Amino acid sequence: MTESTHRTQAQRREQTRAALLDATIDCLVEVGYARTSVQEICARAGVSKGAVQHHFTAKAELMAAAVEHLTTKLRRRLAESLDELPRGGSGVAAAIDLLWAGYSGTLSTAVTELWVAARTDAELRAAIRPVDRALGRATLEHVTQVAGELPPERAEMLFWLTVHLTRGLALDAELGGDPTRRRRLLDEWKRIAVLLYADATTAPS
Amino acid sequence: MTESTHRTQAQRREQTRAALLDATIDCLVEVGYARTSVQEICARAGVSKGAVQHHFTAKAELMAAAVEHLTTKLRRRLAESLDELPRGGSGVAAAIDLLWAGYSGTLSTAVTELWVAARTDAELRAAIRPVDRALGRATLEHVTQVAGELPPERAEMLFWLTVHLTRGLALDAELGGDPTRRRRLLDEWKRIAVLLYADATTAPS
DNA sequence: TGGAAAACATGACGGTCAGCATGTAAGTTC
DNA sequence: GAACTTACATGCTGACCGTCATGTTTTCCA
Repeated sequence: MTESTHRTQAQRREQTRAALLDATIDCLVEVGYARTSVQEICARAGVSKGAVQHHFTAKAELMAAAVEHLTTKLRRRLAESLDELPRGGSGVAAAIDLLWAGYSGTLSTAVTELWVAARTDAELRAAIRPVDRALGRATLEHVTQVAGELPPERAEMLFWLTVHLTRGLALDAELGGDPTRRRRLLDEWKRIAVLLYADATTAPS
Repeated sequence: MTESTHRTQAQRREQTRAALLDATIDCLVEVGYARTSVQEICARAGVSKGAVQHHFTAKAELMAAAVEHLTTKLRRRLAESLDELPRGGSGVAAAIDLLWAGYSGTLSTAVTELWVAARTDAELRAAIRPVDRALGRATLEHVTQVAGELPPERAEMLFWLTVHLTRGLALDAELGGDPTRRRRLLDEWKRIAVLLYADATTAPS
């Protein structure tokens, strides 16, 4: 018999908290925000409603915590990948692929659910905005390091254009748009970006 | 006293139907899909729950009808604006502005709500997909007419890139992102598009 | 002009939700 | 090891939801 049943309070707290947040994200991805109920989350996390009551005073607070949990994961994943990228033109294309991978996965799906919900929920919006801005800024920082020679201003433009394009494409993917077309569009955008990159580095205005 | 109280059956039917659909869209925009209830819609439309029951057998059917109502409006608006556009490079920039206007307004907000909801609602998704595809194709048709000299394939690329970028920007707007930055990004994209347009028309591969 | 039919209103029903009160078990502190 | 605190479970409650059965008004038509 191991004494594996013994956990310190902090461990217990952290474990069920993480279980709840992960379950929340799963719910958002699988059934959507509108049908994500506390009961459903509890069932998936394997805890009772009393537990979530103990950790989060209201449902909105749980959602807010889920957002942070989510963006933390996304940030870490993007940061790791971006840091081992080659510099220069080929790096630009690779960076775009990475941004697409980051913004088209399940994590981003959950974020989109929360975003849209936050539009009409002031409390949720207040919770989301800062972490989202932090995610954007942190990612931008890594990206500008990759595109070293490019003027920061132009690198930022390229970055944000890519992010917004990617999010639009992710939305299309969620609705079941044509994957081949998305692939072609992304390739085309990479071509354009590399072209612009070359222009900006060889003939700076 | 006018006899304005007299309405033919068809008129009555059409009026309350339109009132319900408009109220549905208002609800989607103002309170979001998750909190859009039949009661709320009825209250805004000034009818009873029995009325919606009479016109639509289930809530999903009402939503589906709202989608069609919505895209019909969007299509008409975009088609009208696009037809009176100048041809050539300046037309490209103007077309991008129009697409942005179309996809950033309240109509598009409602569509986004439904889209995201449809991701986890097969019935709703089945209702949305065809009308959305029709909207895309119809708009594309108008756009390709504007960019006459451009090879259709490249015009299509530019169109879809613009649409997806615009939708990403619209999402950012919904979350309260910086409007100035969006403006700058859109201007930058217009510059790029005009540049690409010029390249493609002067030196076709 | 009166009856049929369509359009709409009213009220009720089963179900689910979030939040809370209250109870119990596990860990901590002395 | 006993008092105490934290972590979690259970059961309830009032509110709201979508749907339906049934009643009322308006239009139509012969």
